[in-house]
Amino acid sequence: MENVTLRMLAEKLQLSTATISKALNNSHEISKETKQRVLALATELNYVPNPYASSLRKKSSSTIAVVIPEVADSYFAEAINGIETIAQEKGYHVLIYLTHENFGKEQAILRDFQSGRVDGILISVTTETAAAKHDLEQLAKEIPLVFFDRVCEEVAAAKITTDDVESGYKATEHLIANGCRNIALLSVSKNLSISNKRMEGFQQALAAHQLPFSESAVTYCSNDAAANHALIKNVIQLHQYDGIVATTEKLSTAIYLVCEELQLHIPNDIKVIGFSNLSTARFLNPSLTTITQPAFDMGKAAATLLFKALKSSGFNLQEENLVIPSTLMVRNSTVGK
Amino acid sequence: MENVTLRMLAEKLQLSTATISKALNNSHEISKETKQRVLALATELNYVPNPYASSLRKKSSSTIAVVIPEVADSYFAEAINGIETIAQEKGYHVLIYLTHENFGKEQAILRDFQSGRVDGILISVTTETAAAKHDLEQLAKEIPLVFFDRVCEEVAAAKITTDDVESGYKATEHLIANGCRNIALLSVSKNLSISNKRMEGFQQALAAHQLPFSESAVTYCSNDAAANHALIKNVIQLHQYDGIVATTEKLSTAIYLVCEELQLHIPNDIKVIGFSNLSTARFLNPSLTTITQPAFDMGKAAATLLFKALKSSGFNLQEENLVIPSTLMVRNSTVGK
DNA sequence: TTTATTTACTTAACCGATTAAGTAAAGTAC
DNA sequence: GTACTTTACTTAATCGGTTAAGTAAATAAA
Repeated sequence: MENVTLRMLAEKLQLSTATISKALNNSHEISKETKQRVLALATELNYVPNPYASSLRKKSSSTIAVVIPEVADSYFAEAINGIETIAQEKGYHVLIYLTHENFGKEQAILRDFQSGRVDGILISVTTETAAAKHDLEQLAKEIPLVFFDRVCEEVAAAKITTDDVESGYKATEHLIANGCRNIALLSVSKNLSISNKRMEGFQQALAAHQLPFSESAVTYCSNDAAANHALIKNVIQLHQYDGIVATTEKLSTAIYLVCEELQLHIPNDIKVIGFSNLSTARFLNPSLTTITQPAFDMGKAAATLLFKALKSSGFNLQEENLVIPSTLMVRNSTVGK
Repeated sequence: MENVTLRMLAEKLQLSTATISKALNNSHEISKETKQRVLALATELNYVPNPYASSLRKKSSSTIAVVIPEVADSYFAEAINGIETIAQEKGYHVLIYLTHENFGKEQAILRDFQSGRVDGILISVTTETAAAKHDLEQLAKEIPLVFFDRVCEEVAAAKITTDDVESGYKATEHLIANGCRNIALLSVSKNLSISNKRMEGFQQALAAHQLPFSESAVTYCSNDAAANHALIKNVIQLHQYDGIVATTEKLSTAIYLVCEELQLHIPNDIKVIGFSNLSTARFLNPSLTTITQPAFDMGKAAATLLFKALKSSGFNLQEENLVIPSTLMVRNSTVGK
């Protein structure tokens, strides 16, 4: 069976394709009766318009792109949920692209967007993206773009973040309040504003409580689990930390593993707090105190903002900057002695 | 700045658009010198072809669709990773659609695929999809389609699954081997082959060990966490189960919660094994014995199979049926007394 | 009654690529 | 030297919608 096209409907009804198109788009130029006849035949023949024909002509695709480092992290899984929920509501399609923390891949993906493949972009950048500031700046001028979570500070575009400085502060202060005096921070990248902000909060909290800050307290981890494991093990063995702030989900559990190996008891020997969206945090052994980001809501907010820009052309996306606070969930990995 | 098109390149080089198109597609009809000139100008002007124009003409989009219930489950998160990795390798784009376990949404999404929006489909069906057998059958005839994980048994299409019967058997037998005699099964849907198979394995294992099977041992949970919680609590209170098999990830942690509330000790009072891909299973309290599905590999396999079909038209996808075994990971939630 | 406006269409151009078919010039065969 | 290929292009049709511009008939306004 051939694909049903406008032309076929037009021929069967002895009308022009223009009439059919307008009828299906509920144009006021078409009479009620004709609309009904067209609609009836369309449903009967199960007509589904070719999206590429209309995208080509209309120069818009009802498609948005979500560019993220990976979905392994539960943060991004939830964010996708939020994004897709809104997109489906608005009748948009969602293309997903994983950069695998690879800057080159990200570049290639973004370059493709010059083609008009998508009407808008939601992006959480790579750890190495600093270098692409200019490209992103340019892209944001051409296509509505919203950063979420991992933003590029320097680029003028909409941003949805959580209160990273405050969260870093809260996490650190919480450890201090629970008796820690020698606290380490596990970070991921010097190029990531999100990392730097969390570290900023970390430093501020130390300062506020007259605790010294030394560069050696900060460990930069990578995307390589094995390497991170070795790194963390080394750091913990070398210094006598009594508290650790893990700025990503995966690093939190990496710490658990290392402590198990080193026979360090959490929280007695060392207290652990992690930035994490794990729904299982409360079931861990010991249950993990977390800074939980509003992943789903951030995804929803990012998508909502993007669609606002897509629907109303006058909307200035650049100015938007929404901060949704994270929550400190106190559990057993930081309390007790 | 206007978008760069073939026509613009053609005018600048005093050539026809046909020549430009062929040059960029490395056609043998075009001389080396011309190709170089074209390529040089294309890169200079940062030409990116309009995908919709070429999709329209070629009747193929280099795009595949992934249709899944949700990404919240870590199984699907990993599967997406696997799929996207392969897709990117092959130069394909990935559209993602969440059905939110809603059959109507799934129907609408699948209907849209009649339009030629995607060249191929990877799908893990809703719990209610049984009704759509016919539609799926039809769709599979028109567009290469691969089921993964949650397949529709009756539909003739490629399927990537894990060994669900065996896994159900293994899980149950493991509980029996550890002393359980009164075992419950938490399932999700009577319509889902994956559920039924796991239950089949459950029954087989009971029978093999001369344990009685009663319908009341099986509880069908829904997608509603609160309802599930009440249901599970009720079931556990009512019967004196000494072991539970949770056929999904979320149900596993739901059990932990219920046991906490009922002050039941895992594994002493009740042993728990769950179908789960949680990377944190080993850190739970107690660490969770799991049947771990090869999510990433299943995603990769599904995508690989799909692309095989897309590249070589002679390939008969219907016949393909790949089973990748799951692994039993014994941990503390099932051992000890 | 004549003119203006509205209604309900049609015609044809267009979006930007791909490709079948055609062609002029150069190269090769005999 | 004529016929046949090959090379390197061009022309024009095409994919399937959308939309600006045009038109004939019906209706409203004067």
